[in-house]
Amino acid sequence: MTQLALTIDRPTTMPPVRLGGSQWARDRAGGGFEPTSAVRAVGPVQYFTRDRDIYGEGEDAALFFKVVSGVVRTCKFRSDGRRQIDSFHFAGDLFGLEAGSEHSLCAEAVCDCAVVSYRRRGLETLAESDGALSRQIFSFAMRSLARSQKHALLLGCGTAVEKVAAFLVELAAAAPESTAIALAMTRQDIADYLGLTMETVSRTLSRFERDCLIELPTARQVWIKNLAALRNLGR
Amino acid sequence: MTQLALTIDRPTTMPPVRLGGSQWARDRAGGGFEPTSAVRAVGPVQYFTRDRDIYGEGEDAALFFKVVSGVVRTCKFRSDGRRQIDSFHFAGDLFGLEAGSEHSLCAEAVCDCAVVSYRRRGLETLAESDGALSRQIFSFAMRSLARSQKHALLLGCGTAVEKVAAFLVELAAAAPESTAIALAMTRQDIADYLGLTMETVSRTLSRFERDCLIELPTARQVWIKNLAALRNLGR
DNA sequence: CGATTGCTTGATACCTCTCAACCCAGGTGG
DNA sequence: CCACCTGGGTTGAGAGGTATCAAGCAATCG
Repeated sequence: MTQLALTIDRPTTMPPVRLGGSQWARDRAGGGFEPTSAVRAVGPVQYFTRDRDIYGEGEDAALFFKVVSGVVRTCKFRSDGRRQIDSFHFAGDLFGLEAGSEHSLCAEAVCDCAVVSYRRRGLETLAESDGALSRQIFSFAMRSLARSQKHALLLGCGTAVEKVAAFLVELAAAAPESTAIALAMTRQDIADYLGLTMETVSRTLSRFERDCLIELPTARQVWIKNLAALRNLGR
Repeated sequence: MTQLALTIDRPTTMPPVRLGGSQWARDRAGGGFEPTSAVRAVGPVQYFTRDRDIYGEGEDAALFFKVVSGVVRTCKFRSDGRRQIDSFHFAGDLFGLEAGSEHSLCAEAVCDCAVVSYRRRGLETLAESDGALSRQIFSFAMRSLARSQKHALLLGCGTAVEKVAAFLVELAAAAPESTAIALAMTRQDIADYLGLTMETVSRTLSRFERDCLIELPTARQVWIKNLAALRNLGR
C-alpha cells in the first residue's frame, strides 16, 4: 500500500500529515509524500501543558488533530466520575476525526505536547475528487477500528496480569529497536486505560519486576527484560 | 446525511445493501436507494445453521457480508479457549469489511441465518470514482469505530450489573417501539460479549427480574418493565 | 525545609469465577 | 404415551482476584 501523505503548506519543519500514522506502531519511516493532495493546517502548532484539555466531549468536531510531540489521551467520563481512556496518541498519530458533528470523546494532554489541527471539511472535499486519498481515509478508519477492537479484547478477557503485560507489549512494539520504555502516563492513566485501579497496576508492575520480566529504574521508566514471557502473559 | 444505498442487481426481493446499516439501531426506515451505484452480490443468498462458521479468523477478506435475516456474531478465540465476542450483527448490518487482506475476527451464525456477500474490490473501485459513496464508506467505518469504542467502555468500567443493564438497553434501543426482546443468543454468547461468565449473566438477569426491572417469560424472551432504571444502571 | 504529587505496599471487603448440582423444555425412541 | 437423553439455564457454596481504604515512601518544588 502506498504511503500517501497530506502535506502542510507552511515553511514547515513539521512532518507531513500522514493519514493513518502510527497507531502505536512505529512504522514511522520517512513520511511518504504526495504534493498533489494537501490539507491546510489551521493556524500554527498549538502547545498544551500536562492535563490540559484539547477538546471536550460533545464539542464541535470541525477540526481534527495530529500529535507533533508528546502524548495525548482520548477518554470519556462517567456520571460517577470514573474515567475510561480509549486510546493514547503518540507523535504522528491523528486523533479527533469523527463521523458525526461532535467529538464523542474528550482529548487531553498526557504530558506537555504539541499538536496541529486540520479542517475536516477540507479533507472531505478533497477526498471527493481524490480516490486514492479517500481510500487512505477508509484505511485509517479501519485501522482505528482494529485498534479499538483489540482494546476491547484486552478489556474483556483478562486478569490484571494479562492486561498490564499486553500494555507493556504494545508499548514495546512501538519501539522495537529498544528495550527501554519511557512512560509518559501516570499509573492512574494506565489503570483507566486497562480498566483497573492504580494500585493494581502498581502491584502488577512490582510483581513483574520481582519475576525479572522488567526492571523499573524509576517509576516512569521500564526496561523490558523478557519480552517473550510478557507476550505469553499478554494473551 | 443522505441515505445512499448499494443495490443488488438481482430480481431481488432482497433489501438493498445499505452501507452503514443499523449497527444495533433500527433506523431501518425505508432503504434510501441509488441506482447508479451498484455492487453485485456474489452468488445467491447463503444460509447458515446455528453455530456454523461463516468465515474464520485469518481467512482471505475478499468478500464482505450483509445479514439478510438472523443474527451473526464476530469473535476471537484465545489460546486458552476463551472466546470474546466483538459484536452481534442483525438483519441489515454489514460485517466482514476489513482494512487488511485477512479477516481479523471470525464470523459465526448465532441462530439460523441468511447472508449475502459482496466483493470488497467492487466496492473499492466504485468508491474511487464515486465521492458520495466513499464518504458513505468512511461514515460506515467511523460508526463501526464508535460502536467498538462504546463496547470497550462497557467492558472497561463496570460491574456485572452495569454490563448486563447496558446490554439490555442496547437491545431495547434496537426496537424502541416494543418492550419485548427476543434473545437470539445464549447466556454464554452474552457472557462472552460482556466479559463475564454465563453464570454471572444468569444471576444478574434473575436479579433484575426479582427487582421488577424485567420479566423473563422464557429464558430467551425479555420484557423490559423499567427501561429508565436499566438505563440508569447501565452507566 | 515542609508541602505536594505520584507511587508503593498492606489489610480487609466484596464481587465474580469456579465447580457442582439441579431444573426444565424439547426431541427421540421404545 | 412415557422414559430417557440432551443442551441450555438456574442456583448454591467456596475460592480467588481486584477494589477499597489506609499508611508510608520518594521525588519535586516552592
